[in-house]
Amino acid sequence: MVSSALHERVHELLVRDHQRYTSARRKLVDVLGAATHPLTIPEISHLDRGLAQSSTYRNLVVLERARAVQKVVANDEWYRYELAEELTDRHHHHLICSECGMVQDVEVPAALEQRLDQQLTEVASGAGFRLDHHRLDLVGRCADCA
Amino acid sequence: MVSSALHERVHELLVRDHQRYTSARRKLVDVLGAATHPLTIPEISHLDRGLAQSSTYRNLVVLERARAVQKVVANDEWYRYELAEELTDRHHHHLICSECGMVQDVEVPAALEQRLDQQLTEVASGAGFRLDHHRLDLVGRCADCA
DNA sequence: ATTTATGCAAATCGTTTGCAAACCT
DNA sequence: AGGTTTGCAAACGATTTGCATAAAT
Repeated sequence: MVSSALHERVHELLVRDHQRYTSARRKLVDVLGAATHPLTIPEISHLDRGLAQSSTYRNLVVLERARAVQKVVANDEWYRYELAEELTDRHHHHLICSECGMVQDVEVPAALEQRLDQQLTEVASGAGFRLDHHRLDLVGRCADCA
Repeated sequence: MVSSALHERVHELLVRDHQRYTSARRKLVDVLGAATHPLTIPEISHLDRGLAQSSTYRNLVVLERARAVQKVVANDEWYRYELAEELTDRHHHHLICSECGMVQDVEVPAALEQRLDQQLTEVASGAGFRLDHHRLDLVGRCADCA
């Protein structure tokens, strides 16, 4: 399900950050790598009952600091987590249902991305910012809620 | 500081929602209307000491349901609130400093907005979504933190 | 062997809620 | 009067943390 190349890559990132790649962290990466949308902690716990919540919280912090995982904010009461784009090589954004809170990965045309990157960098530097990345969420009603 | 036309407009929205425009809600609109970036509850309390936190939380829910206020998620531990764009007529996005959490309103070129609206609507419907609006955040380092 | 991670239970803290008094209309 | 809002204090719940044990190197 999750390639060993991915585990290699995460391992590298953790080592670079003087962190260990323990079995709990590996399982966390397995769960996140199999998902098609960012997961909440309850979802993670449900998908792998062996993961203690407190350790999951702690490990997500570690993985985030090592840039293996990204925290995502949608609309509901939980944060969500996904593998970093550098690991998946799939630049994407999120479609969020404002009714049921459902979150789905989505990609937008490459030409649009390119133009966004370029123009937003300009806008940011005009305000004295060094742009790191952009977050683009599409908010609406999913097929079930419309 | 805050035009009475704005209060008129908010009043309308509340009446339409069978809600009263009380003095606490009016003061809340005053504070939000004077801000140049979305405010956290602590910021609001600090800007108007007369506002009890619990009532502020409750009133923000009321104002949000009436579409007078929008909840904004940045990076830090508090939600942020701003007047709805329909009231300010100033479509904008947010520049977020990933270091200090500072949030600043920013506008992007109209041509880009237009292209975004059009293409994102297409992308969304391709996924069975009815797009309501998009959220675009620029994440980077502010002048002080860079 | 020594350092780091784990899991449980307890603490934290932003947010929500119950309730009696104040407010509106 | 009749219903709504307010402010205080208590409750809630997602996240964090202390600590003794287990795992990793």
